[in-house]
Amino acid sequence: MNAPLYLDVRRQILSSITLGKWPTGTPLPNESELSREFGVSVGTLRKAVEELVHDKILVRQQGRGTFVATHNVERTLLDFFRIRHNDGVSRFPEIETLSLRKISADENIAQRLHLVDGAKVYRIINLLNVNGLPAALDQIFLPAERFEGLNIDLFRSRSGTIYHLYQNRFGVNILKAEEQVRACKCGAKEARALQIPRSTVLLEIERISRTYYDVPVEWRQTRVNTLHHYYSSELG
Amino acid sequence: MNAPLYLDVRRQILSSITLGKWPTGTPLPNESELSREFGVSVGTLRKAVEELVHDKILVRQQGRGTFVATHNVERTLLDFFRIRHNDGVSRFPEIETLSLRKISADENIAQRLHLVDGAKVYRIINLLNVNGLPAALDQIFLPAERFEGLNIDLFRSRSGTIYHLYQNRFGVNILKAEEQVRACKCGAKEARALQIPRSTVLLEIERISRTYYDVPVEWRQTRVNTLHHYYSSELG
DNA sequence: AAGTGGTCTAGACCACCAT
DNA sequence: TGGTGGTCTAGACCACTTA
Repeated sequence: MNAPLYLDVRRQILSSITLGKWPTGTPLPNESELSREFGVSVGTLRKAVEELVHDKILVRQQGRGTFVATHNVERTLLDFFRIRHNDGVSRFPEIETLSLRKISADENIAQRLHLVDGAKVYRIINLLNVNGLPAALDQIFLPAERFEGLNIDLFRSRSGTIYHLYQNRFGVNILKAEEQVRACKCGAKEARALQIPRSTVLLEIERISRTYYDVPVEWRQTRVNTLHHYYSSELG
Repeated sequence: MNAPLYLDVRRQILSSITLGKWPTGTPLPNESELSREFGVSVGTLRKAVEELVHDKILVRQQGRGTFVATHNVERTLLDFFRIRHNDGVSRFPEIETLSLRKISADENIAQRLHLVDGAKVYRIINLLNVNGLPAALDQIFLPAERFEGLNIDLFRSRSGTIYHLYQNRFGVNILKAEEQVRACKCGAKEARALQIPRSTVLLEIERISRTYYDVPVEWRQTRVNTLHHYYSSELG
């Protein structure tokens, strides 16, 4: 017995989730039932669930049950939105979608999204306003095969966050992402959209977002005016 | 019984550590002994220790024991160094200390370090080379009261990382930090030190580092040339 | 009141490390 | 070989939510 039992249980639960046995937001069977199902003690089942909770794949609520995690405003603001106003307060941006088109991926995008060269991708351009001021310009690339049928109206009329839309309409659950941050100069497009002079210095953020098993499903490039905002990061 | 027992045990262990009962790097008594000491079961003791391990305050090693965590190159590189070469590889920077002086804190620094206005602070300026190329210029501010006796030779002749020096010579254990990242223009000093034209666009990183109980003990400002490097961040 | 997750216990056994 | 942390079990009881 080399591999711990709870890791095997964890793997089985994760597999059931990705296979759609329990859609996002639905409760799992209770702990004693699950432990019976897997033939392990409740303690071992709990250890497996604890790991999945830590990975934000499950959410436990005392007295209610254990649920497959869903994206919502709080989660996005807390985990996936790193731009803060200089006053330190984190506010949700107002997202204005400027365009949405289906195009062929260039080499760069195809590589990042693990697609074949020339595969179709959706390209969405958004303007982000924070406190009513244009703060960032945002380009999102999504593999067309996973997001078939996406259109600008769907994007604009979504009820929750962008990641909530991915989850609800396309079954794509974003679990984590990596970002690369660099300084860059302001192009003509950014100057116009963000209403700033060309001489302004911007922050460029490139993000790769991943779903289960670390599969990349979104690539973003965001350019931020850091005069009134900053990019926040926690270490340790 | 409102507060869980294991949180109380955790608090007591943390308190013992901060009071110096077990210096950094030394092993704690074994689990059954500790559980007897606190009058709880081994399971409860383990839950308390698990939390402290998660917070990187303790380190467990199967078969050896449980130790108060120490700073080393791996930890610094993994948790406290976010600058990567464009090839994605994380390399440890070569740190060249340009100056170290004791000065009076201005309002800004005093506020960030929770000091009274005009308190003495050490100001250290470093040039960071990655792959033999100047990549960043770094200003560190430390409260003099905690780092009494610091001098440039001590700083230059340290055997490990900067945080290792804090820990070993001054008993200051850095546990976490927050960073604010902005884009900025290149000043004359940066241009000279980093051997770049004034027109280069830089990344400015401000860091507040904290020890036990979230007390701030270091403030840094780093300016990075992001032509060959980027700032990396993980979300989720 | 019934059902859920959360805490705590006591003990058996395993895997790893030092000597 | 003896000591350490790691896994796993079975069960009692607590705290919270819902109806």
